[in-house]
This record gives sequence, C-alpha cells and structure tokens, in this order.
Amino acid sequence: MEGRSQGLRKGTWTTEEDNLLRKCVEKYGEGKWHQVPSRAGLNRCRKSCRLRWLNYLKPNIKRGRLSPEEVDLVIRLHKLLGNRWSLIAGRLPGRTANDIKNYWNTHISKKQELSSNCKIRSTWEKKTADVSFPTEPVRKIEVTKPRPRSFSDHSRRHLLDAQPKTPLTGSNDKDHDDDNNIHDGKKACEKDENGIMNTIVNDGKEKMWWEDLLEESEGAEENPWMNSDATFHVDLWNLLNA
DNA sequence: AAGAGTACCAACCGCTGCAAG
DNA sequence: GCTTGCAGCGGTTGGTACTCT
Repeated sequence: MEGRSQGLRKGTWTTEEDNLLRKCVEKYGEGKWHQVPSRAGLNRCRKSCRLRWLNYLKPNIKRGRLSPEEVDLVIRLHKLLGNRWSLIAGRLPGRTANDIKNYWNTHISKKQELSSNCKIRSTWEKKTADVSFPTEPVRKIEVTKPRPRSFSDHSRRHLLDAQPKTPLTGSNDKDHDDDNNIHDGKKACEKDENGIMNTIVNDGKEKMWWEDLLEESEGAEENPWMNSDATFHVDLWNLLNA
C-alpha cells in the first residue's frame, strides 16, 4: 500500500512539474518510478508521476478525438478482450489506456447501455451519430484471464529453458497449456514497446497472445474441446466480424 | 445572460502480480 | 515458502468546458 502520501502534492500538474518530470525521464529513462519523485525534485507520489508521464508527457501521444477507424478497433478489441484497456491501447499507437477507458466510459458503454432502451436511444443517437457501434446490447463477456504482464529476464530465461511448467498466461486451463507454454524451445515471450507481452513464434514472426487465441478459436470446429471448455465460450471470429 | 445539465478528461485509489530478500 | 516492496492495471471521482433551455 501507498501509505506514505503525507505531504505529497495532489491534483492537477503544473507546467513546472511537467518540465521537471520530463527532464527526469529524459535523463534517467522510464522505469524506477519510486526514484522519480526524488530525482525530479517533485513532491508527488510515484504513481502520480508514472501516470502523468504515460498519459500526458510521453512523446508520440495523440491528442484529440479518436478516428472512426480507431473507434471501430476499440469496439472490436473490447469484444475480444473486455476491459483490458492497456492491451487495447497497445494496438492503438499513440493512445493511452486512460484515453481508451475514458472514451469507452463516456461514449460507447453509454451508447450500448442505451441501445437496450429504445425509448431514449433515438434522442441519444442524434447527439452522437458520429460513432458507429454494435446494435445489440452489450453482453458481459467472461474473458479468459491470461494476464500478460511484465516478464523479467529471469522469467524469460526460465521459459527459454523449455520448462513446460510455466504458463505464459494466467490461464489455469490445463487443456490450453500446450499453446501457452514453451515446448521444445519453439516459443518465447517478449514485451513490445507498450510493455505488452507478445508471443514470438520460432520463425521470428511476432504475434500477440490474443491473436493466438483468435487462431485457436478459428480452429475450434476441428477442436471440439474448445467449445465445450467453460473458459472459451466466445466465438471470437463472429465477434470480430459482427 | 444565467443557471442547469452533460461531456470530457486528468488524476486518484485500491487491488493484483511479480521479483527479490 | 513467506514477506515485502514495486510496478502496473482498472474503476472511479472530481474539476472544467461545453451545450442547452
């Protein structure tokens, strides 16, 4: 717990604070966030510094509204991934998880909520006609929980040592282990620039773990266990093509 | 013009997972 | 194996800008 917030500044960042943080990150690089406040001379907690950098100060961050293409992608990815904002943001260059989350909460979820309520929907649609969205009411999707978090060198070494005991994802479904584990050293894991864990296939082609899931689901007809498995009720291709 | 309602977005909070000791 | 600290994530809140009446 962050129980040492006494005397730390909260609230909106000033330009001066932004400059201090920017200089600090430029000098020392990202990471070691617990050292950032003292290094930068900021009276902020490390979380606040990290968030400010990731959501606002980081170079290449796109400001402004999401394009229709981006919105479409967000909707599709949300169907697939659920509220995994960081993963969704990872597929939208320049957009942060906070952006996506805010957008979803203020635009799309509201629309989908209202889409099940025909009485007020037409009025609402008039106001927000620029955004396309699925017409069916949102369904709560139980997403299998592979949590692609950071992998240390140690972990990677562990994986590359072809130890089949360490799942790459958090899935506790033994039937899926073959796809998630390293076997014969054919797969390894690597974080992308967003810190998202990717799967590296042995031919060097990089894939996201969920792209693997897509492929798996595509082959579900040939793999009857896929449909009978409680963790995999979602017809991913149907969702993406909806 | 002014007040009310709504939209947007930055930031905080609490929790989880991982790594190190 | 357990504990502790750190990093990261998602949910939520609060302030400000904008729109409507």
